[in-house]
Amino acid sequence: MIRTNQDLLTYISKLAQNPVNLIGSETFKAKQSILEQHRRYNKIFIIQQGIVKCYLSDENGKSFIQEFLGEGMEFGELEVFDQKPAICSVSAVTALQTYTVSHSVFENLLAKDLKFNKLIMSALAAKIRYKAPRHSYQQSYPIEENFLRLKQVFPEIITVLPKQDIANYMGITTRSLNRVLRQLEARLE
Amino acid sequence: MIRTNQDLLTYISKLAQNPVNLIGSETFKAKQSILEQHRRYNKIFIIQQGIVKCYLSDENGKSFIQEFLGEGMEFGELEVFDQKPAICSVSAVTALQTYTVSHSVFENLLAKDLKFNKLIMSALAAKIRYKAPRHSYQQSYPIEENFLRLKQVFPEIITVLPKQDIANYMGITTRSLNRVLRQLEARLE
DNA sequence: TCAAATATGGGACAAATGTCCTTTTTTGGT
DNA sequence: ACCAAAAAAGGACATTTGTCCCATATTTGA
Repeated sequence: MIRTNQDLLTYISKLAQNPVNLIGSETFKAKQSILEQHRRYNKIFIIQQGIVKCYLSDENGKSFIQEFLGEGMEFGELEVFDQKPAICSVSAVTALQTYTVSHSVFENLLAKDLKFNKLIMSALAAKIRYKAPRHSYQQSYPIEENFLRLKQVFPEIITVLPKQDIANYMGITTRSLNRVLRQLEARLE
Repeated sequence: MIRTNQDLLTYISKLAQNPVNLIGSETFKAKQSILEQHRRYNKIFIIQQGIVKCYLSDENGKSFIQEFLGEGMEFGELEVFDQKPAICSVSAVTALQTYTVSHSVFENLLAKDLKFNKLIMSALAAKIRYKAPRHSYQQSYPIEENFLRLKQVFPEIITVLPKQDIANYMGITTRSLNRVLRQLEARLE
């Protein structure tokens, strides 16, 4: 559930060691906002350490968490390929350290560095691959099953993430989440 | 809702004219199955004409349509980047004509042809960009609103697609879809 | 350190959606 | 043209999930 990409992290770390490559870095505190939906930015981020959440909000204030990203995951990259504004807001869940790459440097790397190109291509493919079954499951199964599946891949989820985030990730209300948690507990007695 | 990619279509058509590029082509009848979930394939497809649906099925026979692809859209490409089997089944909705590119030729093009590389990269980015708000909306709004939104971008939907497909795309049952259609009609009198 | 803001927990009820079925209509193949 | 098979329509009921509250913890910042 919290996704990582060790290959990309290793590679970008190596690149960053050589100042000629113009790889920057930034840090953020927990809860700090990094990207806002509908705004334009001119750099992409690759997570060195920490976790962010990517989410969409609508006019009514509802928000839906797309994914949680961990080490080696990149964000802000979609905006390089089409000239459109950001689709997601991104904010730090924990304290965060990132590499940053300006759009122009990023494009240059894609064109000149075939290994880097492949890593990014694979990263995009992995994002697509990941989203497909997730949303499909979530609509097809009851909340309880979805929660159990989640807990299986991420057992500490309840202690690490606020209920509101879990609910937004699952596309439900906190009320419904609580109800299910309660039922599960009751059944264990 | 039925997505297209004119730039990619134009470019692949040009490449296909030169036999040296080893671009193949295949045709399928309506309803014919093209890819099956969990199987491995060694070529990718780019739609020349027609429409396909990409869908996931689960053990219980439920299926969830990810997207409908039209002219210029590619499928089967994810499997090139990670060595995994297909995530989606794909079948023809209408009569279909496609270009086909073997994995090895595809990889070679990506490495040697920067323009092609960019087109594919953008196509992947567009797939991600598209999926994000779709699933978010679908979980956050009532069926009626979702259906109206759908009809707005694709007015002929009811006449072109079977109800079952529409329902699978929306992640609901046909019963629920019918109910909503009925209510909408009633309100128009 | 204390007040204000934020997160959690849950009752009561309403609304949306699914399940199970049966009937009718449409479609495609011989 | 006819029949079997598939698709569409919808009744009756059950279940799930949301909405609206309010009460109680917990965290956080001046």
